Amino acid sequence: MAKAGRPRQFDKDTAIDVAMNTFWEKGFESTSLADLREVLNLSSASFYAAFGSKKKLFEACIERYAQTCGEMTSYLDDTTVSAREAMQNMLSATIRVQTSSTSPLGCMAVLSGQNCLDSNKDVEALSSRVRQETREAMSRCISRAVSQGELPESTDIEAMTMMFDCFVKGISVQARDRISEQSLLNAADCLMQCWPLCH
Amino acid sequence: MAKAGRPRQFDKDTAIDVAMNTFWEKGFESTSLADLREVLNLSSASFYAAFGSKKKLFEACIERYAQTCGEMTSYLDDTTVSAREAMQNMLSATIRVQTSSTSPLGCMAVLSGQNCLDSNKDVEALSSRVRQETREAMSRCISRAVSQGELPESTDIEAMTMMFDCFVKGISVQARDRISEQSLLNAADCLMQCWPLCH
DNA sequence: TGCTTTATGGAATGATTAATCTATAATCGT
DNA sequence: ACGATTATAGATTAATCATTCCATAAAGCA
Repeated sequence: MAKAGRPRQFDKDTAIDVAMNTFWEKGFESTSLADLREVLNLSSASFYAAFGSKKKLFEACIERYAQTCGEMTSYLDDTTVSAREAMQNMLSATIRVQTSSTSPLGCMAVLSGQNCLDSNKDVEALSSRVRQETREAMSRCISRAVSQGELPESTDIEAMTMMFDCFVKGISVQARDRISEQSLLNAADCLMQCWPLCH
Repeated sequence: MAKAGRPRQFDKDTAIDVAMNTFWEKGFESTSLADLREVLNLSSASFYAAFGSKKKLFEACIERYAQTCGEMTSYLDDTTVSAREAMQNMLSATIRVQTSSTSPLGCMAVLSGQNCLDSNKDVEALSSRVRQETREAMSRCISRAVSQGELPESTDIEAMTMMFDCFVKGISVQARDRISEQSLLNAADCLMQCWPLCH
């Protein structure tokens, strides 16, 4: 269905990827429209015609992030392995992404929507919702461990979920402090020894 | 030694406290000079005469934070209790401060220096240094546990330190997501069950 | 009473912000 | 070829940013 009109001279989908990395690295507020126009190589008019506003582009970017680099629910919901292995896999995947030299340090959902202006509180809310989805997947993973007998019935599922989630959220801060991947993996191994004990 | 000249009509020390809370809540970049002038009730001239610049005031504020609300090394270095109790005390104190309704949510050292402009990377570095000091105190606490026989010689001190530190840094993000104090305390209890196991 | 010193209120600065406007260019279906 | 539609480049806008300037006010000291 080729619509009428002059065709767009850039690929909107790859532009979202590029913008995602910029928001990821600098955060929403510190990414200016000049920054975006530079990395996307777009005029103001083209930018607004394609994306509507900076906020709407961020919305597309955080969604892209949640479905690609930040997508951790697939590890947690993977029932082909034990719940413990699922949790371990999620932890190492998270650490790998957040310390990778090929993308910004830390988690976009944790970092980019922090410290927004009052007029951009909805950006914070968007990021918060992505964080919540991962948290819920962690809860499902631990619930499964209990229901499948991997963890005792007496397990405090909520407490254990929050323990793992706190750890995961902290990785972003450590990554920004340039803590190494190996150091974080060792910490995760240490944490996993908690697995059969929280009840 | 009353110096000459018109006396300042506000108390610089309490002004730093007020500004600290503003930076803590909004972050460095999203706190404008108009914001600061409003909460401090100061003219531009008075502001710059007293503090030099926004960045220099932040420097004073983060230092104030590190010595008051964010001061956790005293718990970790408290040798009148066991290392385990010291760690527990630090965790509960951290959670109490970061979820308190009388101050901004989360940790100023974790949140306020995130996502700065390129021209303000030194602000990020200031915050990072405060985080590092707490991390070093955690390391001392766990080292003491090993040297005093509370933890086995085989303990991986670095890994265990990083595990606790990741958890602590994550509390800030959870607090901003309005996770309750009790929920975080339960998670900390769960984490403490790792104490004798990381080796 | 001056003279020096510091603080103050408020206007002004130039840079940067997100967003819009205008004119032109490139494609479609007819 | 022509009108409708959409994209483009670049100038423009109004608001906000951190900071500075200027005239005045309030203190100590001589």
